[in-house]
Amino acid sequence: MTEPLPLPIADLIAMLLRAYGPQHWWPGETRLEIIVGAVLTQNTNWRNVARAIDNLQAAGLLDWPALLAADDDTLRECIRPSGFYNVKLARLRALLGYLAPWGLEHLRFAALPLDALRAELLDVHGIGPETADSILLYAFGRATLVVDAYTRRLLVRLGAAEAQRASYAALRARLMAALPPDVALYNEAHALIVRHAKEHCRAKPRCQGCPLQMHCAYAHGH
DNA sequence: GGCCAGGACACCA
DNA sequence: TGGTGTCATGGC
Repeated sequence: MTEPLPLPIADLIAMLLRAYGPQHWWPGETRLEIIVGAVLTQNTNWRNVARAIDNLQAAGLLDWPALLAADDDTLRECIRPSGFYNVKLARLRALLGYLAPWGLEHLRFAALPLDALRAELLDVHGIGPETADSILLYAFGRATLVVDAYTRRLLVRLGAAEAQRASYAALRARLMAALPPDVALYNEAHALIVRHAKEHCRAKPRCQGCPLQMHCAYAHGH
């Protein structure tokens, strides 16, 4: 992914920060909720994920021992609104199984080198790069960047058409090379991209009031 | 009523 | 490596 952008990525993030302000974005109230949400949101509208999270909360399952002890039928019914509930149940089980020997608060998750911990997560069935990076950044506070559909869409809008097909690894490497490895910055950067893309880079974009309009290839195309 | 939404994996060439 | 089918719900 070397296609030039109309402005450096660091400047892009700075522009979004000026336009929207700090997001203090955290896709969940607790570490466990963030981890569960990261799996449930795979290719799924967050609104549906929120319904599933609410169900888990109401069932008392956003609790580490309770979640580990929950039976399949109960879990399946709770996460049903998030779709793909059979595969997500299996993926959630696999992830919990990986975390269970240590527990969520173990120092290991802060001490292990990022690449080593990331590799472990990627070895868990159903945990791909985006889910792994979401968990690392938002649940464990590790300095890794999340690349998602919003990120790709924004880069395409800015003229980097190949971002649509570029590999996850290539996009992540490019973004991380452009931004210093700071957890708070990476957290804000992805939050701002999501905020911006949701408001302006949908399938039918809303270009009115878009803070990046002057740099947007799509805006100039219509 | 069709399209879309914050992926990952199996399978194939 | 890269393309395709599969998994499923709910809002617009």
